[in-house]
Amino acid sequence: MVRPKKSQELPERSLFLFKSLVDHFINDGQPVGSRTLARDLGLDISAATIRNVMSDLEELGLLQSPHTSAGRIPTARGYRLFVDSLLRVGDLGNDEIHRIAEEMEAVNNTQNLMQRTSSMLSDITHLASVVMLPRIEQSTLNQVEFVSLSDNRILVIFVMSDNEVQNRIIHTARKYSASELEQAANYLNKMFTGKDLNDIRKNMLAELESMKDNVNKLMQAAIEMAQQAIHTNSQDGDYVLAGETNLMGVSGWGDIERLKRLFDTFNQKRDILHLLEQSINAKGVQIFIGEESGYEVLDDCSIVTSPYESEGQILGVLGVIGPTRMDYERVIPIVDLTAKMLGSALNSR
Amino acid sequence: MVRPKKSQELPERSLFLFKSLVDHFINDGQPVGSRTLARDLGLDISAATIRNVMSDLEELGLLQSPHTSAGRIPTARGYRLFVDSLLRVGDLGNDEIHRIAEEMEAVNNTQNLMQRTSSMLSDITHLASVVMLPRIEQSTLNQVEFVSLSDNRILVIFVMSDNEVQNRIIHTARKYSASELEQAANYLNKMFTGKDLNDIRKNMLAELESMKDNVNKLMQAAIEMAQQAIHTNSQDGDYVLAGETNLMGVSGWGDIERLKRLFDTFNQKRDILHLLEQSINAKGVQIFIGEESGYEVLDDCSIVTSPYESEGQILGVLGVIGPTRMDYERVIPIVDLTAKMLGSALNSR
DNA sequence: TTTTGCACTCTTATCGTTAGAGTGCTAAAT
DNA sequence: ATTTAGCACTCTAACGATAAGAGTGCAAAA
Repeated sequence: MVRPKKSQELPERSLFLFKSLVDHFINDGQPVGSRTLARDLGLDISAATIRNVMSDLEELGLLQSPHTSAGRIPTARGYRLFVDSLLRVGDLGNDEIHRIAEEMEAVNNTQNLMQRTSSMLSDITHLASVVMLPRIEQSTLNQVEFVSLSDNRILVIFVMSDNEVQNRIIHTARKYSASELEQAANYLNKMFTGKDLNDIRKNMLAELESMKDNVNKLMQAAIEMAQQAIHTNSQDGDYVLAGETNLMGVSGWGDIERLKRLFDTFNQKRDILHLLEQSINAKGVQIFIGEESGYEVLDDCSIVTSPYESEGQILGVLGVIGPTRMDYERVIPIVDLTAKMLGSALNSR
Repeated sequence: MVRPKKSQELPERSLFLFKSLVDHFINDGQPVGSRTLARDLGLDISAATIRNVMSDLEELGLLQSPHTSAGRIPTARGYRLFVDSLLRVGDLGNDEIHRIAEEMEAVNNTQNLMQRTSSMLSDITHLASVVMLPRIEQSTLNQVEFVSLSDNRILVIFVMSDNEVQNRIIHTARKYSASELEQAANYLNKMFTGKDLNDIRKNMLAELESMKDNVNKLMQAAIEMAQQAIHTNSQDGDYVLAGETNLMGVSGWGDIERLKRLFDTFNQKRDILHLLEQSINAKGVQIFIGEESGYEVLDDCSIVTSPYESEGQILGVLGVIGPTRMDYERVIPIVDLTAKMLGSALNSR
């Protein structure tokens, strides 16, 4: 047996066997032993030889066996090697491409589009899927409008560059006339159109400061209004989830208590969100395998993510969550493509 | 043994024993046998006597035993009797009342309020909870506004009587001037303010018909716009769900496949919605026990619902879903109260 | 270096066996 | 006429033993 001292250089054959084993395990979820592998491979290689190789691989931390007389299964490190160097991600079939494209057409508002994307993603991968809502900070303000309602209430409307509409009713101390409101709106439009919400938030404070004493009360009120409206509308850091139930009844996952904890994690959103945010600056598809995520509940899970962008701006991240033993070869290109198509769907609206 | 021929008149003692048994079973989920009951009751009654009574109750279809040598558990009919005639629903503790009230305060928009209500309901009952969104048909139109955007796009805004704001961007064939839009808005306001969306929908068609040839093109466009806006905005027939995970790990519910089907039912919403709609005209709390719901997935579940109303108008339904073996005595008043408080929270906004 | 042969380990399924819980029935007691 | 005690009977859950099957690791042969 060749046992390289330190370097990761593994003999060709070992790698091949390793890949075969992982493939096999991904297919039927059973630990795979030397005999099975020898038989299924149809090569002129005996079970004993495979045993030797496996033994080496185990020593390297790529394989492990649940117990003495079971076959072996990949460790997280094993999957990592598999994903990084052994996988040849194919192209998608035309069917799937079309399906994705079709599903995204004819959806009017953003929230809906995200929902649909997520459902579709979980449907075709048979995994759970998450789609982060686009960070609205990234979209810019197109137009502000004030609509006067009864009883000193004013409806503040922000139309954003991506056609999202944010609105909020605020109560004011006194009644404002239509022309006053128009003036205020004009002012704000001149001031802030084309800026993103972060800028606006910052600038507004400064603006408020500078006009403290000398200028028009109305403008001040207008800015306060707008700020109030922005403040309570930041839907940032949220995601839609779909297909959780696909994770139920995953074999080897019998423990209900564990599953409950996983679902609770989904609902609390915090941890998942944190994980998604980590991949927001990745070039493309990113993968967290098992313990790599750093969250104990996700120890048996892998997460495959990809950021999506529109007009060069990264808007968010989407991905799927499933058992470490998932069909990476199929899932990776699907996530990749979906992200791209979501980006362009956002473009053309 | 007194065995009444046809009437449901059961001897006092049998009823008492029955109630005790149900109480006992609700507490620890184990089938309860004659010996246990005799012991725990501390009455001067022998196990054998209890056996006789139980035997009668079983014949009446109120009890059943999972197998020969287990104790007995209530049937759906048994629970029904229990709930209808045996239960003394107490008042809530002040703690819980306060908790509910507190949670509902300081929530600005309706969607949020529903979400919070649902979470809270599931938290304090430890069950899954659903809150139907208020039927917007019930709320009336307060004001219509058109805001002109760039590129022949117009933002249509409906402000409803409950301060909900509906909006939608529509594309028009030609550009309309600000004054044209104002005219159109005025017209619609005069026409439809104070009507609910159903009325509006109906009247609009008639209106459209009658002005076919003679009148102003703009009005026609305006109505079309408004109609389009209404049409795609009917969020009717939706609900928020919370605490599903509370149903995981309910004892005696081991089967994951079943659980998956239940969760899928939640996500599809259709069946649950149908069920909720059935109780929308009930006076108060309504209960579906086991098979009574008519849905096979819900065979082991009970649903406790109550409609909520504001200003005399029934707006929707909320409720909890849990195992048939739930603590009705506690859950019923909670659901009842929550519905009432949601109603008044909607009032004061 | 690879293969064969073999002893060994561990899991899983199956089968009896047993203890415990609970019932139903009959006969005695109230 | 009810209620109770006694008892035989049934069924489940738990335990242990056994056997089959899968897989390993090692030593010696190829």
